[in-house]
Amino acid sequence: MTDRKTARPTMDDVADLAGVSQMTVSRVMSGKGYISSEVRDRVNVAALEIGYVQNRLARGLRSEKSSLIAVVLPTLGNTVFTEALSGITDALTAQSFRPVFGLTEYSEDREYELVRDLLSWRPSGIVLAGLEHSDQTRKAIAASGVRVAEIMDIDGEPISTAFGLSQKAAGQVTAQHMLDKGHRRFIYVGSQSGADLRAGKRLAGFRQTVREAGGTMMSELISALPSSMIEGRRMTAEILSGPQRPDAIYYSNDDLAAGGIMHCLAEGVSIPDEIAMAGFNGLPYLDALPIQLTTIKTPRYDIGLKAGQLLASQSEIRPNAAPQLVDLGFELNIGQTC
Amino acid sequence: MTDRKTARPTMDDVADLAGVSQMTVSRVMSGKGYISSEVRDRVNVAALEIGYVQNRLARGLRSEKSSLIAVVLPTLGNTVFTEALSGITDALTAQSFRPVFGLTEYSEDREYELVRDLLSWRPSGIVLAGLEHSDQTRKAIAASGVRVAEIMDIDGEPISTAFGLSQKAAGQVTAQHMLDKGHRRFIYVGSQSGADLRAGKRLAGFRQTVREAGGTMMSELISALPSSMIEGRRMTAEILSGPQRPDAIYYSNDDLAAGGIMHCLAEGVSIPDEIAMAGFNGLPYLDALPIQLTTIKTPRYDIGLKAGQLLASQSEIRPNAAPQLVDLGFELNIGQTC
DNA sequence: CTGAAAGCGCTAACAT
DNA sequence: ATGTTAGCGCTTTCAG
Repeated sequence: MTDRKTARPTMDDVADLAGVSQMTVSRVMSGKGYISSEVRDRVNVAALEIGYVQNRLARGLRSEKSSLIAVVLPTLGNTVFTEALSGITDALTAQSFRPVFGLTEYSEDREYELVRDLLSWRPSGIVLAGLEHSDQTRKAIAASGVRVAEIMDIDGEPISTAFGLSQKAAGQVTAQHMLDKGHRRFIYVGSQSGADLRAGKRLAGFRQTVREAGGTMMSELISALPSSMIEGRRMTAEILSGPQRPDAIYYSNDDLAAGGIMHCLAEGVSIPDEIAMAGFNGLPYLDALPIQLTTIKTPRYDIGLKAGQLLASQSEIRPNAAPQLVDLGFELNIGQTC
Repeated sequence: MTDRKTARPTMDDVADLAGVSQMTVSRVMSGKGYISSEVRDRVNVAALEIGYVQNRLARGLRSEKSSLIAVVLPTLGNTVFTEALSGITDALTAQSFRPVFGLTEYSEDREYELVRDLLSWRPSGIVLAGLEHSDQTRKAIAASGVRVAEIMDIDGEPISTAFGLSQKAAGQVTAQHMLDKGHRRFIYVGSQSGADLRAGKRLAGFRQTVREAGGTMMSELISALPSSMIEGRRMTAEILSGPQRPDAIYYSNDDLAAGGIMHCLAEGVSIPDEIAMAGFNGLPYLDALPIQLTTIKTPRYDIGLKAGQLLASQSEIRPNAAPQLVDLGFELNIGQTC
């Protein structure tokens, strides 16, 4: 039996030791079906004794479903996604599902490749970021029959269930607040060459509200680099040294905005008198800054948690319920920057 | 064949359509063995036409090895681990391996449970954080025969191969630099109730160097909370309002130290005259702060990348090479805080 | 409550 | 260069 080092114990080995059939071991391990407690104990003892570890590949193959959940995110370089992933992981772990994942770097093509590849693990669910996916991706997912949860955004048509917030509304609320504070001339600062579609929706909402109120979008600066504090600082410096200063800067997220605050702190630029600012996300570290950023607080962890809970729930493929948008909302956190 | 919606196409279906045997399809898909390019094309066309997706559960079961790599990390709440995970993911993706992961929240017991559970996926490798693991964990790993890469730390005995840096040396180098700058009275600020063992090793190195030079560790404050900028700010405020100010504060990481900088910026405390500081990690955002933090720059992404590359490498279980510590080094980044 | 038989989809090991 | 056979370890299905 213990041939070489390869021979990992199987249910047959446990069964032999416990003096029962292999099927009984299977029932004990999976907790399904009725087993006398006497037999159950004997099996558990035997399993422990020989160090039995179940083989989920075999289980998944036979039962045509694995307890793996595929998770496809743009990047781990943005706290937003790591927090969402924490929520997903916590929800899954509670049901002994495990996340298998991949990163798209905001590319739809990479997303498709990853989805295809991850589907080969026959996951019982898949988490995608956002609502925009290529037709190929949609087709592959539909053909596989996996359950899907889309996260972060609810402005659009979900494949099945989406958990998030209205990015457009967030942009509108931010703009309205800035307008209420008397600001009229704005510059937008973004990153990632605009590949972040959620940021684009926020900008659209912001722009619309500003224009409707008779304000001006002086310009929209979008860096090619990923968003970061240092890039925000650099772009802010550029704007403030330009010929025409805006009243306020709308940053596509908190990291960029925090960079703006840092620039002003370093150069002695007064906020919000000389320049007002707003960000997006409500990251925890903002509370530690000397100046409180006005931003939109988003329920990232909760979004991940809810998505994970849905996919890990025992319920069968829900009786093809209609696509659903779950709005987890957001909150305007008014700080000192506008 | 297309019975109901359940019937996902198999290699047999592709084989029928392409007019070859199922084994030939297998060879085309896995790229192993010689296949005439004419047949290869026919198979690929057929696969595409019926939307074939390979079943890696079956492949893994049969070949007794899955192209999954288990990754067990303490938390995603610390940039250090998300960057390492990015490196791991990038390395794995390049070889079409996928990470399956779990979070321990710095608990050895949870680590054991996760390792046991992840082993049931028959991963071909496993990544663990640090060198300290319970005996149970070590036994389970040894019994499974899985390849192991430990990351971040190299002060201790690795199970197999560890990629990281000497945490103790990092503490010593930091202490030496601060001593050279004339500081003598220190307070240490840590978090997580000391559950982060790497931080403990840095502190040990720091403390030793300080004492040998005749300096004083006035106290060691360790918060129960996870490390964060806000907690660093709070603790710094507490220290500076105390009866006896130290010359300098040694923070267990950059987030805490950045909080210290924020406090001083907000309260007008002069750095390093009134209080000197040093951190650890060299996180990217530090460059954006108005005051440059003196810290130790660590190769987190690279550590993850190297670990991923080792585990995803095609090489067979290396001829039981002796355990190995791979020192990826660190760099003292001298800023303006000491 | 427990067992026996069958087979999930693939690849290893031989054939040819 | 391609085909045949067997079986990985488990769960489904059907008996009892």
